[in-house]
Amino acid sequence: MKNQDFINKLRNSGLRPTKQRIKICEALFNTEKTFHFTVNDLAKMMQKNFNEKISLATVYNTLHAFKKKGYVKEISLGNDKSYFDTNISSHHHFFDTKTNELIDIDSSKVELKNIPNPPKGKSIKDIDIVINVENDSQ
Amino acid sequence: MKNQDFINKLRNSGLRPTKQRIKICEALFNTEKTFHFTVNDLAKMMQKNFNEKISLATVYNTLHAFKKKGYVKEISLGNDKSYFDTNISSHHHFFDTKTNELIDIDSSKVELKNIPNPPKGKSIKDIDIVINVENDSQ
DNA sequence: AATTTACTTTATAATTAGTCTAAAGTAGAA
DNA sequence: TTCTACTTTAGACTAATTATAAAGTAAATT
Repeated sequence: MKNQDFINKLRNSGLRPTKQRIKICEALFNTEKTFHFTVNDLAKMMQKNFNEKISLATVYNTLHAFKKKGYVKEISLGNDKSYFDTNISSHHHFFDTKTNELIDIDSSKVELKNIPNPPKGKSIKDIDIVINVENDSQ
Repeated sequence: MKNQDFINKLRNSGLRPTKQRIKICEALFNTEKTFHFTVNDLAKMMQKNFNEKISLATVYNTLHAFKKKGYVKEISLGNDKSYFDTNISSHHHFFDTKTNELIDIDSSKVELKNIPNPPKGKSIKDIDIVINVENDSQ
């Protein structure tokens, strides 16, 4: 993907293509595989791999904007910090509660048997399944 | 349940029955229905309904101790604060992302079709299913 | 092209959940 | 009763995140 593609992508969804947003797009979407990261991970990555010092507040802003536009997903864990995922397809996660490692579960590998009716007046937005794992104590 | 029962319960699981712990037991387990709460909720509740000013640190300590003993469950949400649940049976939750309201799902109402094998060397501790809901926009 | 406007970024301050600490208190054993 | 280990406490501290207000910039307007 070229820069111009990211510029179009941003513009098409109503986000101004600023230098920072384009760079973050590169970092997130010019990759072979999807990946998980925290806000801090991304801020550091921008500095190290992209020589781009972006204010933390901007990284938060951008990620929340990208999340709203569906470019990334936020992952719900019982953790103090929040994780983002560039894999936006419907899928769930293993979470290693000791190492804080997140691992994708292929969506075909897990499915709900019967989805209960939501409380009256409410409708389902999405479903998060987290399978907490731990290293076998040998 | 009488105070003495809580004292026994605590002692049996190796926790000293201190005044604070007994009071918290009363607040959590002398209820008709199970319920969800945050650490802050509980601290305020102790003060208001039980006239018992308990240091926040103690509330944290106590809840973590109770969690380790299986008296309460901690619920993983994509939220910044953590929720506890006096319903310790295996069950999952609706979560209203707008109001932060948590609603139990009867465990019989939802089930995984096939649980994927955990990554090599790891084993499953538990599974959290959160169904995010929102009020219908009418 | 210059001007204007609204949206963005930035550094920093503020907020918030949660943990740590060290001193004072207390349950239970001796 | 005394001692010891476990608890509680207030308050300092940490880390994640949000708010703020000024400076910068994209894009619309002239």
